[in-house]
Amino acid sequence: MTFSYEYPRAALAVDCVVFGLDVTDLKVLLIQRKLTPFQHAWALPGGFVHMDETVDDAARRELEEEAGVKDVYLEQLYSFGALDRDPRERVVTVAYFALAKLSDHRIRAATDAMGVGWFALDDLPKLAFDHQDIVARAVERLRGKVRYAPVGFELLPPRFSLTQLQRLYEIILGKELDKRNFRKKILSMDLIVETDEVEQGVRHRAARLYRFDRRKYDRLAKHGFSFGI
Amino acid sequence: MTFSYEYPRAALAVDCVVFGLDVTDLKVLLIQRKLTPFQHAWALPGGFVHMDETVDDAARRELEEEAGVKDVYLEQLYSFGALDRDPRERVVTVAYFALAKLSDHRIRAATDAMGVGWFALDDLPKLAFDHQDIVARAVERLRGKVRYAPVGFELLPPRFSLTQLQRLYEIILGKELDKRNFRKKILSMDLIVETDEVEQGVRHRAARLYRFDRRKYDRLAKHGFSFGI
DNA sequence: CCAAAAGTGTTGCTAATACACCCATGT
DNA sequence: ACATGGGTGTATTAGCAACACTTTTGG
Repeated sequence: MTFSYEYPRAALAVDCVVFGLDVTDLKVLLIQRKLTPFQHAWALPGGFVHMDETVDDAARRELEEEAGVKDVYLEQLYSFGALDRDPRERVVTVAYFALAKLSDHRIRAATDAMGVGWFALDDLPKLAFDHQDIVARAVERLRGKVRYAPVGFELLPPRFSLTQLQRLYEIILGKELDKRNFRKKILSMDLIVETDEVEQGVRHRAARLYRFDRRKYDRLAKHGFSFGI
Repeated sequence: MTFSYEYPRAALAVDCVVFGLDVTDLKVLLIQRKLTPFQHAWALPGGFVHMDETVDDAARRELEEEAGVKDVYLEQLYSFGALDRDPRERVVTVAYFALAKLSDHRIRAATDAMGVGWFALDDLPKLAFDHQDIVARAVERLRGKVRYAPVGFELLPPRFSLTQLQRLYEIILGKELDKRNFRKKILSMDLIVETDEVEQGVRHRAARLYRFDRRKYDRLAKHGFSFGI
């Protein structure tokens, strides 16, 4: 390993794929670019990493600055280092993967701002740079991850019905699940607990609401328990 | 996203965690540093990314230059972007994860070179930088990955006995497996095929050798087959 | 003939699947 | 009373785990 002060350096950026769950769709948060290149094109929220912040911090900062998104589940996804991914010059980006509760008013507010929007996965506009590839990889990761880690709850409000939870899995996995089997399995894991609340404002029997119990999960995870849908 | 020619930039590096399977141990390839910082300390093979190569290419190049390792299974692992991971200045590294066949003479040759060596995972020396963390994450990934993807074969010679394969899983997963159940399961996947060769030079009944059939795997993988140990 | 590892089936249990009806609520 | 989704149990099947002895080979 040689030291390299004197060599030209690639710029380092972060980009975030934020997923949100609408009633019937999985959506991605995009921003509209003001500047060239790809002026006016839709793109992932992101930007350059500063020298005085970690890469993780840069992702969190950009998410808040550009999209008003805060306090979401965030994990590193993959780094993209092709030569020509930015037409200006060499930019390597560390992509992140985030799960947001659309019910969160802070995020709702941000979506009202011009140049920010939620797009259904199967109805994305053309994206700037290689952001299409980044989204594709994020979707892959999400689909894989929900099967063995309890991250789905990050997309739901704190209190949710079993039907909502089931629909979440159906949307992400892209296939229907059996209601009775789903409930049996989910409840047998002993990770979500009944609350004394029910759905409001529906014109049919109101569903009981549940919440995810992270403590129980952490306890089980320590003993080698594995979550699986 | 703002453009940033004028700002100072972090240096961008790659580091590789190369795993190899000894008879009884999972080993990691390390090199001994010639230069400060961490002079003479053991470290992962790696180095700075050049402007005219992709990050993936940089990993491959460093692996060959520093350790003589070529034609191995290589995938991106994770990027490490803490502020002080390099005492000289800001360096962000993209870590890679590689699986090598120790039976490969090209790699054996490299291990003879001074300053390069294979170390058992539970007997690693103190490592330079945050390389300890990188190795830890690579081990985690390996343990996860062998369970659902047929990457274990990358650690074995092209022809191997079922006992070798079983031992591989036992070593990586850190637990004993039942011989009959293991063989039943592995064979029922129809991914490895019998050859007409047997083990040589053992002083007991010689085991039949098998080989992994990548074609069969690719065909099955397309139809949503999932490998699972 | 002995030591060492190769090779081979069955059984019980647990988990996954498939499947259909009654219930509670709001309009 | 009707429309809408909420909520519940059972039977079948498939996969996983536990378990011990015989065979082959070299020394």
